[in-house]
Amino acid sequence: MSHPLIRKLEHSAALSQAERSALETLTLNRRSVSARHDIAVYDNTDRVYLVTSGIAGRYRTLRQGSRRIVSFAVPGDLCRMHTCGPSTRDMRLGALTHCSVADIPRARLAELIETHPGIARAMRWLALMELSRAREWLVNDSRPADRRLAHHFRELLVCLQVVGLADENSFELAISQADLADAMGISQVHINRVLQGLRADDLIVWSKSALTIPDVERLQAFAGFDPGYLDLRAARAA
Amino acid sequence: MSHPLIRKLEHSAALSQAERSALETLTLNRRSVSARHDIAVYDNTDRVYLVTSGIAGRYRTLRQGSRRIVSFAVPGDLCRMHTCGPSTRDMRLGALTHCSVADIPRARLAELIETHPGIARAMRWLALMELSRAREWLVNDSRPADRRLAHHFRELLVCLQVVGLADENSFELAISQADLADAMGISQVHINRVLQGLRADDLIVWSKSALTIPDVERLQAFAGFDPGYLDLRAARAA
DNA sequence: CGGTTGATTGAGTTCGGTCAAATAAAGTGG
DNA sequence: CCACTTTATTTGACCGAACTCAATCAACCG
Repeated sequence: MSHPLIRKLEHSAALSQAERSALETLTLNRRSVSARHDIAVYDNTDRVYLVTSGIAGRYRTLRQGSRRIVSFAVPGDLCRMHTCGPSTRDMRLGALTHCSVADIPRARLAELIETHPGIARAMRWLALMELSRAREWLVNDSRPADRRLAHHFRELLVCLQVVGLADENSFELAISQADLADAMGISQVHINRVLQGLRADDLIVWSKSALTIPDVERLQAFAGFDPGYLDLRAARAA
Repeated sequence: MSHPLIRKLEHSAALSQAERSALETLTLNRRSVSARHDIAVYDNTDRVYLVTSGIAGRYRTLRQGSRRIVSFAVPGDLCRMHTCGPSTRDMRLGALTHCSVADIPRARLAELIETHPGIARAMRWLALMELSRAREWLVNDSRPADRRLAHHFRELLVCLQVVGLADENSFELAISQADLADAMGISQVHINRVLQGLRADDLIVWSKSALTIPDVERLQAFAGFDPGYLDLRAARAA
């Protein structure tokens, strides 16, 4: 499988050979993080993180102890691009499954952006795409829980297809129901019931860490999902 | 008052004189949009929009007819930076109060980004800051309604202070309760009750289109608001 | 001064939350 | 390979925040 970040960036526009190999050098030093451990906490702002395998989650812990996951990070996703002031407790980044991560010095990335116009353009596109995605999650939050969950699954399908980690209608999803609940902003008890609902309607099959969507069209209609906001060729083709 | 976009961008890093004046030329052709009218709909992707006065909202309409506002656009905010595929019904942009807007050809902006490194850097920062903000809204969505509303008010205070449209503890807020409800993702009836609660606790005073926060510290604590995510000097100073 | 829009209140309902317990599954050490 | 612990999923009963429907009241406006 080719490099997931490059694969993803090339969905916006082609990169030169020099740009591709420059990006590849970023990810030489990999690190392994086991499930339920943080990849990054807030005090270290001089690096960004690239997930190269597994699924991670950007999250914040609320006062009462509950956790809200605001986005998933799948292979090819850069995290903590935004350097918030050092004083702040920023969002955290935690591994939901066992992950492999590359630590990238922020200065090194900045350098690539300065010297390679194609990378600069791709990073601009990436940030705006993530923004689009975050806003879609916001819209999603005002849908009923079953449609919301369906929407999340449908989005994950596209995002994993982009980096070659999903086939037509299924992908590996080794996270717990609790993680899913925190990403949807509902309780663990309730997500279980919602899952049962989707299973009963044959909208999804989820067993042995593999999620299958028997009829993608039907799930998509149910979820009110419009792939357009992702601005990916894979999505447009679909 | 100096140009709001420049004012905002300079919160990340200084711009050269050439860059400032290049940005100024972008906003020569203003347009007036009255409250409750769309500034942009989805089919026109060759321009971006700069709000120069008033408050607008980025929103999407759900199937059942309800509307979800995913962010406010205040003076100095650029909108529709992301060109989604032409096929998609993207987010819409509507004026909540009477607005003045500058239409900026996307190509013109791209040109500035190519030629002025400082503008390129500032735009990168801007996109990441908006992303940070969108994710903060997401976190906010899992708080109880009263805290959520308090958080929105606190955020608006900072964002308006940045462009010189708010003083220490108050600003003009001429939107309707219905708009606020759609931004918070709750019903019109409920926002009314929540507002009454905040008023009863002297956390806010909202009359004659002016919103005042008698005790900013107290509201902030109540909301669980941490200004750090905005990465603005104004916020850091506070 | 009627007419339209926005704010407020009341009553009843529902979706999703909490608490608590019961299974089921997955490790772990002997 | 089996007892034992831990973690994840599932179920039941009850509760509460927020929604809907519907009506009233207040403002604004030509």
